[in-house]
Amino acid sequence: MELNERKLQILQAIVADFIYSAEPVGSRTISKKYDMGLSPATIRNEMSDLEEMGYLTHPHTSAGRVPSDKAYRLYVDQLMRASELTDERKQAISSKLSDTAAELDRTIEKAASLLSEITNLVSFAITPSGRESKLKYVNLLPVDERTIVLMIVSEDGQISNTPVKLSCGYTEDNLRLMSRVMTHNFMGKTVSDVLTMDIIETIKSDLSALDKLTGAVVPSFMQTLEKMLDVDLYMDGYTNIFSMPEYSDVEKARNFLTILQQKDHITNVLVNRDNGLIITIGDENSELKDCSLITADYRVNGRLVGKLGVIGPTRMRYSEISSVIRYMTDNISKTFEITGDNDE
Amino acid sequence: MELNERKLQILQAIVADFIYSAEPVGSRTISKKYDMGLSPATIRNEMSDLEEMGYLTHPHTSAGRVPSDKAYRLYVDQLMRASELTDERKQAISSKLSDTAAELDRTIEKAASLLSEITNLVSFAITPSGRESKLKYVNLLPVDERTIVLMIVSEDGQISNTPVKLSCGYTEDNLRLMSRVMTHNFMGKTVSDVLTMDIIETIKSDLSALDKLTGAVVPSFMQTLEKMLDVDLYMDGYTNIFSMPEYSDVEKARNFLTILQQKDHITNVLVNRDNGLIITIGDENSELKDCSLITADYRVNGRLVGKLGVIGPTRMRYSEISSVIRYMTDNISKTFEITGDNDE
DNA sequence: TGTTAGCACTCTTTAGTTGGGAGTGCTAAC
DNA sequence: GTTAGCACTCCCAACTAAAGAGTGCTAACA
Repeated sequence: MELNERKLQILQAIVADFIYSAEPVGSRTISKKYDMGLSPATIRNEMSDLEEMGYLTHPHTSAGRVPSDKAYRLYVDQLMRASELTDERKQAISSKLSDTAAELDRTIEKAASLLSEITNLVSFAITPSGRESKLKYVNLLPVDERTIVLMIVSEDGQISNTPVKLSCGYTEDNLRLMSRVMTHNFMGKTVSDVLTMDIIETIKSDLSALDKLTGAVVPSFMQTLEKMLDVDLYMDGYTNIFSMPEYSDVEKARNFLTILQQKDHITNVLVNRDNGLIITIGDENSELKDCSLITADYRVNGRLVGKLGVIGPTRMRYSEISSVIRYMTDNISKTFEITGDNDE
Repeated sequence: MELNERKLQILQAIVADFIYSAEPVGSRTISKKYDMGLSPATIRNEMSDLEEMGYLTHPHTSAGRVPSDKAYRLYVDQLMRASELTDERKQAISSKLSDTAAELDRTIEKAASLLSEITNLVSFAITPSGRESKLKYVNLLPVDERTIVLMIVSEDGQISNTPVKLSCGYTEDNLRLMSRVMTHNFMGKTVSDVLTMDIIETIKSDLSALDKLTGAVVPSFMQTLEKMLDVDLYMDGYTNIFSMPEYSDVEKARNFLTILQQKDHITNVLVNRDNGLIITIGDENSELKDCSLITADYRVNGRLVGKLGVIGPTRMRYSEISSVIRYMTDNISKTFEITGDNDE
């Protein structure tokens, strides 16, 4: 059977109506609301065809039609019109996101919060992983008799600091020497590369005199690098699910929230997701089969990539929400654009 | 009317039964389950008295009795027996909380998670505020041409670092001078004291040559100090509310979760709460009138105080939960006891 | 041949009804 | 002071009935 123009029109109308109303759509509704000069009976025939083709389903005999995942996919790929944000909305987003220009974490947290507020869905965002950051230098600094600070600076401008408790004393000369040796050995390498090296072996010959110091510093060094690999997850808008008819059943709400609580899982899903504006619908998600996800990536320092997105029932305002997310990630990327004074 | 021994016994039985069953308790139930040699009719008379005295209420004529806030207060203060943790439980708690000995944040997060798992309630924890920490010294460190790091070390061992982007250049001598001046002026003062000072005025005369650098560093200095005042809030076990009959109604669940989402509010409540093991019941909470809170404080470095606790319906297992919380906070305090090498 | 009106049929939803059960409060007897 | 007995209240779950929405099919129409 062929998916002709008229079928497409009807399908579009059904999807649009269902996204809006969350109620199964009947033939009469389409005939009246979307003036295409066809009687309910004709539309019924077409609907029957569309159902046979897998685009619609039927909760029960005498209910209207509901779009399938396949229909949403078609809708997203071909039927929906890109939605343009109003100027007020753009302004509101820009002003909120550039408020705290300096701090990435705060900005991302705010972006997630704003996104859930605008979309009435559950939003989330992850910060970039430092996996591909190249080390610029390592510095050890004295704090007090038994404490030093390990500072790692990467080429893309990330600075990370860790206090290290020592069981032995040290001299400032020792620290300087060790800083130089570590910088020399690891400069220009990525965090994940360094972590796969045998760090102690690498610097041992240069630091044979400083066994104890090395023993204390290297574990902290590795821990700090590992932390640089981590991404932070922010989520917001949990309670929005209570306004969605899909989750009016307590059991369903519970299940959904239980999944969202598994932060490691969610983080994983996001990290492994492609870059760009990605929409996955229902079954296309390995888990979360009743949900759709829309995500987009943002860039920091020209390269490090984090993600921002929403999760909700397959019935969501794909067009509008995509626009909002894209606008927000563009905004963030611009805010954290490389500031020009960085060499490499 | 007098609250004699028998009335107390009956009240205790009712509270205990209701905490367990969440169903209004009838006279027959008490008479049968709690063998005190009294007929249902007698118990009914006593119940009627207890209701008159404000310890019980009646959802409707032909339902059993439900304890009032006043009854819970009496129960907590006089009637409940301290509950002793089993050795396995103690062991489980100890091992989980000392796993990550070094990192306070991680430990607190884990404590919150464990607490909600054990109690089946919503748990929360806050990290200590640095409000009363005394500054030990301030250090400015070079990173690259336009970036330095501001390091603040406090007497109780907190180290905080902030990168500062400069619009002007600097020399290492400048940094050293400024570090010395700031250390000299602020050493021994608490974070909140320093924040009330006119910082620029204080150091101006000593640094008249370094106007530009001062202008860049001082705002960061203040921001960092302000961040040291902040406390982090961890919450866990949201989804537990779905197993509580009190929140089987979606609307109630939504309200509760909405309140819990207001992290600033919750943080405030916790910060302003007395130290020690504190139980507040229903109306005793300014907001959250249908809930009870149990919290206890833990100590870090002998002084800095954070809090750990649960929130749930007034019907909760006060005795057992108090014991768990107390055991956990004791454990944390012990883990983060001052390690001895700290002078002051 | 595509479109449409008509109609029987299905299924859900809501309101109304009913009977049983749990528990109280009162009275009167022990 | 305690208790048995009993009428009464109120909730709750199950059932019933009616209304409404929507389909699928048939037959007629352009």
